[in-house]
Amino acid sequence: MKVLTKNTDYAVRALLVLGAHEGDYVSAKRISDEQGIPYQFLRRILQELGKHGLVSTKEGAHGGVMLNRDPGSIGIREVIEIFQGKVELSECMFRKQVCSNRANCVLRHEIMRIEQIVNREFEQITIGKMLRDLKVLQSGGAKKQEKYEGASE
Amino acid sequence: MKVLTKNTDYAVRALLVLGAHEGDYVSAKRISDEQGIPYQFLRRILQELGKHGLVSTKEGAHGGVMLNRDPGSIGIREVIEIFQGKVELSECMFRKQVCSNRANCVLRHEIMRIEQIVNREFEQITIGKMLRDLKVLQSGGAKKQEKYEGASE
DNA sequence: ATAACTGATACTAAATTGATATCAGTAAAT
DNA sequence: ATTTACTGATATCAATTTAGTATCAGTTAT
Repeated sequence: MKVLTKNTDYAVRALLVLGAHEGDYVSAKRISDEQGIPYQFLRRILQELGKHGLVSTKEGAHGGVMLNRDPGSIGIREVIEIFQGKVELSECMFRKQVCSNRANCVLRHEIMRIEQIVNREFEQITIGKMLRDLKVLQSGGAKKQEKYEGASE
Repeated sequence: MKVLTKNTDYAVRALLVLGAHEGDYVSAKRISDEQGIPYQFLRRILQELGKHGLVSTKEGAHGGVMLNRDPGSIGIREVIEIFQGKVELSECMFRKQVCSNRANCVLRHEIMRIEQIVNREFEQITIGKMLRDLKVLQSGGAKKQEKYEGASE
C-alpha cells in the first residue's frame, strides 16, 4: 500500500528545488536533471502546479518556473490533493446493511477521525520546513558525516 | 486518493458478520447475501483470512467460516496489511540527491512519524470495538431513529 | 533567425483493482 | 451411494490508474 504516487513525490521534490531558488525562474530541464525526474513527466507536473497557483511560469528563453508562494505555506497535503485528490479512507466503508444510517454511523465517524489526523499531519509538513531540515542536514548538523556510504540503509 | 480497497472493505464487513456469530460456522454464501458482496470475490478474501489464521474453515455441507480470534484482537491495520501490504507513504520519498544519506534523513523521519501515527490509529479500531459500536447503534442509542431516509448524506 | 523555453495534449505500457469462472475435493443428509 | 452444500485453488478478464513518452504550437532572449 503505497500512499504517495510519483506525481506527488516529484512535485514535492520540484517544489524543494524551487524553494531553494526563491525569486528565480528555474527551467524544467534543470529540475529534471538535478532530481532525476523524467522530463516530460515533470513538465506536466509543473504545469499542474502552475494551474493551481503554486508556481508562476515564464515562457521563452531564460524562462522557467518560479515558486509563487511562501514555502512555509505549502503543505504536503495541498500537493497530495492536487495530484491524488482528497485523502479518503473509503467513501463510506460501511454503507450497506451494517451502516444504514450514515449520519449516525459511529464507524464512519471513527474513520473520519483518522482522516483528519492524517490531513493535519500532512498539512504541517511544509516545503519551508523541509528546506530548513535539509539545510541542517547539509551543514552537517549531525556529526561530521565522515562517510556517506555504508551508513545508509 | 482512496486508501482502503474493496478487499479490505469486504474483509472487515465479513469479519463483522463472523464476529456477530462467534463460535458458529457461517457460509460465504450467507455473508455474501447479507452484505451484498460478490460471492467469488468474497470467497478469495475468506480464504486469505484463513491462511492468515484470522478465521478457521470447515469444508462440506454445514461448513463455512468461523472467527478464530478474539474480535478485540483484530485491528483494521492487520486486515489492511493482509490485503494491501504495509502502510508506506512512499519507499523513501526523497531518496535521490535530496536525501543522499538515508540514515540521517530528517524528512524520511518525518514521513515515518506519520506512518506510525496512522498505523497506531488503525490498530486501535478493532472488530470488537466496531461490534460494540454497532450494538449501540442498533439498540437506538441515538434518539429514536424516526426516519432512515433524509437524514443521511 | 535560432535556441531555450512553456502550453497543451495525445498516446502507450504496465500494474492494480474489482470481478467472474472453473474444477476438484470434503462432509452432512437422505 | 448419491446428492447437496460447502471450501481449496487457480485462471482469466475488463476497467482503471500510474508512470512515462511524444508531438506540435507558441513565446522570449540573444
